[in-house]
Amino acid sequence: MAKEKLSKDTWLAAGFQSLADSGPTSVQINLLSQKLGATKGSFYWHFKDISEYKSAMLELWRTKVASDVIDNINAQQTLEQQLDALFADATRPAPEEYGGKKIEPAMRAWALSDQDVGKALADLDTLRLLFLKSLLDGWGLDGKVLSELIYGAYIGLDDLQSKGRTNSSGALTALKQMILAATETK
Amino acid sequence: MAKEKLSKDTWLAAGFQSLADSGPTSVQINLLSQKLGATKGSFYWHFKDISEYKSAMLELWRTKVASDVIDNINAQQTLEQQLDALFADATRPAPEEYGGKKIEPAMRAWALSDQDVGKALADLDTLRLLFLKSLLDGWGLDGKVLSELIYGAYIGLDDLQSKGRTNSSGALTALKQMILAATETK
DNA sequence: ACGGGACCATACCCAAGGGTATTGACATTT
DNA sequence: AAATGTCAATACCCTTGGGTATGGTCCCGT
Repeated sequence: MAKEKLSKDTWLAAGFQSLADSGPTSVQINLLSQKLGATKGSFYWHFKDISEYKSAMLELWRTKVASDVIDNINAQQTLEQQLDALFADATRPAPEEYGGKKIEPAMRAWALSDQDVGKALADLDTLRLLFLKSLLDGWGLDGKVLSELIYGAYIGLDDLQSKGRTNSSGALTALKQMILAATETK
Repeated sequence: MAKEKLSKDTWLAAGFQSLADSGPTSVQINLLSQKLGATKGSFYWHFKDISEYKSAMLELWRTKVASDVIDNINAQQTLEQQLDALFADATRPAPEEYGGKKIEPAMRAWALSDQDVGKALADLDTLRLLFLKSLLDGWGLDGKVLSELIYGAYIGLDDLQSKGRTNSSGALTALKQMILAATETK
C-alpha cells in the first residue's frame, strides 16, 4: 500500500475486502488500519464512528454495486440477452474501487447480524424477485416459480463461486438453455 | 424455559437457534445463558471454553444435521425420487433438539469468519457436488454442469427460505421437471 | 514566513465478552 | 449422617476492540 493520503473510499474498499475475505466480524478499525498501514487516527478523521462507517459501506453497496442488475437487464432486448446480463452479474466481482471481490455472499452473511443490512437485503431481494417475475411473465412463462428458481440459483452459485467451489458459468448457461427451451414448448 | 438441569445438548440447541436467528456473532456465553435462564457457571461446567463449545456445534452439525442428505438420496430408486429427497432436505428445518431452524445458511455465513467451519463446509460441498455429479452421470445427464446448478439452487433457495422470502418448494419442483425433461430428450 | 486546515500518530479511557475461582444447593452413595 | 459428586450462582479478572483527546506534520493561500 502506498504512503499517500487515504480517502474515504480507500477505507471503504479495505472494508469490503475484509468483509468478503473473513466476514462481517473482520471489519474492525484496528485491522483495517494496519491493512492500510495507518492508525485509528486516520479512520476517525474520515468517519465519525464505526456505525457511520458501516452505514457508508451499506449505502455504497446498495447504490453502486448491487443496483446495476436491473438496469443491465432492461438494456437488453431478447430473453436470452436478458438472462445473460443477469447471470454475468452473478459471475462478475465487485470493481476494484470497492474491494475487487464478490461481496454479495458476505452481505447475505452480514444481514444475519445487522438489522440495517438485513432490511436493505430484504428490499433488494423482493425488488429483484418482483422484477424477474414480471420479466418472465412478459415472456409467457411462469414468473412466480421461475423467478424464485433463477434467483435462488443466482444466489447459491454466487456463494459457491465466492468460496472457490466452482466457476458457475456452465451451470448458468445450462439453466438458461432450460428456460429458453420452456418458451418454445409454449 | 423450564427450571430443570441443563444438558450439553440443551446448550448446543440454544446455540444453533441463536446462530440461525442472528448469525455467528450472537452465539456468546452471556446471551445463551440468559436465553436459558442460567448463568455462565452452568456453561463452564458443561464446556471447557467457548472454542470447545463451537467445536461441539460444528461436530454435531456435521454428523447429525448435515450428513443425512446423501443417505436419504441413496435410499431412493428413481431419479425423481432422488431429486425429491434432495429437495426435501433443502426445505426441512433442523430437528427441534438442534434448534429447530434452518441453520445451513448461517453455517455458510459462519464459514467466512471461522477456519474450522470453513474447512468442514468445503469438505461437505465437494462431497455433495461429487456425489450429485456421479448420480446425474449415472442417469445419462451432464453431471458436472447439472450438479453445480442443482446444488447452487439448493443453497440459494435455502437462503431465501431462511430469510422468509419464499417457500422455495415450487421452484424446486420446477427444476425437477426440467431435469426430468432433459432425460427424455436423450 | 506564518497561520490555518487537512490528515494522521500516539496515548489514553471505557464497555463488552471470555475466562476463573469460590461457594452453595441438591442428590447419591457408603 | 457424612461424604462425595453433579450442577449452577456469584464475584471477580483480563483481553479485545470501540472511542476520545491531544498533538504532530504537511500543504496551501495570503
